Amino acid sequence: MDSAVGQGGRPSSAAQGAATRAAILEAAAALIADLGWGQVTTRAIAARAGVPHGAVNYHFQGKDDLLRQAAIAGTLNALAGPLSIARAAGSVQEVLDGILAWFTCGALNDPSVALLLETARQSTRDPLVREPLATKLREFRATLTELVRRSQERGDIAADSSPAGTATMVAALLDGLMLHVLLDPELDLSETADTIRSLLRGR
Amino acid sequence: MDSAVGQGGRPSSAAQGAATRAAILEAAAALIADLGWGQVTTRAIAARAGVPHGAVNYHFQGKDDLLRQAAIAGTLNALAGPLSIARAAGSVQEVLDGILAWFTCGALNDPSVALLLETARQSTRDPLVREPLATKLREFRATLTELVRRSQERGDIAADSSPAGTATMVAALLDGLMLHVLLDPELDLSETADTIRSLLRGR
DNA sequence: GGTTAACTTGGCCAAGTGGACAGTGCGGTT
DNA sequence: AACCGCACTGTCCACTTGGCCAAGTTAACC
Repeated sequence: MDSAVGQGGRPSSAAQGAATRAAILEAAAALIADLGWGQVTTRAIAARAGVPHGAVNYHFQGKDDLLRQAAIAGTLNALAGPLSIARAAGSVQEVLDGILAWFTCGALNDPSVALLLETARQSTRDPLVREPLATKLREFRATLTELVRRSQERGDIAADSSPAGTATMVAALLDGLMLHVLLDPELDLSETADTIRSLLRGR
Repeated sequence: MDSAVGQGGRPSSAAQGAATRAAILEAAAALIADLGWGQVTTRAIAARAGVPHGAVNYHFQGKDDLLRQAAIAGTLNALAGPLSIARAAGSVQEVLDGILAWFTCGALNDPSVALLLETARQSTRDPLVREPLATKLREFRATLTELVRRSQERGDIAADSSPAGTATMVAALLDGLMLHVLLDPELDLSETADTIRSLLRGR
């Protein structure tokens, strides 16, 4: 709104709009995580984004539209991390260790987790929110399934269960642990992690 | 508020208060599950409970107080079901089967699940909500731990993992599956259930 | 220079929202 | 019968909220 304008003579006006839009989206996602979906107000979003409250209704069709876009973008972005971990991993154990480490390294305080939960909750009411989220989760499970298959072939984990079933179990397990740690931050996951590793290994 | 009064001459005034109070609490819990914590209004609660909206402020100290009480009571009540399943069960497998059956039997549409999620989310902001919930969850894990220990002694499940770690894993797994089915109602749990049973059995 | 279109800004409004409160009715007590 | 106190009941109020809009600003285009 000040220094970045008029330098190269490029797209001051048009690009400024995109920047404002992005700032509003980011602020909205942060507020959903902070306050909960229903407590977010357009004025609070504007304040957090550092724009006047009229700007919100200029760039978006309404509060619902804005919250939907912000939640979906933020959640997909948050899920991209674990997904890339799963893609890069060579074994199921690596995924488990990676994500468990992420949990104990302060992911609890990460607003991504809160946003994920809020979006999940909202997705039961709004199909427009649920659809992209469910698609991403299926993608995650598919990646995990392929990983399980490879790990089974290599003998890393027990081969007597279906890869898809095992992948769903692992994904649910990780999310469930996230939920439990959120409710009870003092919960120690080390024993549980050992148990999971041991069980997957097939004793 | 009409026919029930003045019949036997018993508890008209005092008991009527308790009934109204209970109706408000129940309506509040239902609305939290339906609309989400932040979207609930005292007027909507009063309408659902069939009382004038002034009654809400008469019986409770304020909206926060009411929502807290309603959410805690409703959630503890919802958790009592699974807990009694776990108490009555003779083995870990029984708990798994019982709760998985409960999932596929329409627990997804059960407002209890929605209320549980809303309360869990709120508990990250309000310690007064988190405390009783965390206590109940610890109780659930403790019951499960004892069950795991007994199942291990009997040889029903692999005995090479700590009972506490296994119990936490099972609890998280169930909650995680609940979350995934909520997001993707078409998700088939049968393969996953087989996988879990197989893994727990120690192959 | 003038025009246009995208963007910004702050004021405004109707529709709630939570809470307060002055009454009202009625059972129980004396 | 007179009284008391509890459980309401409906109204009122200060305030917030989402959304609209009429100006203002800026940069690109003719």
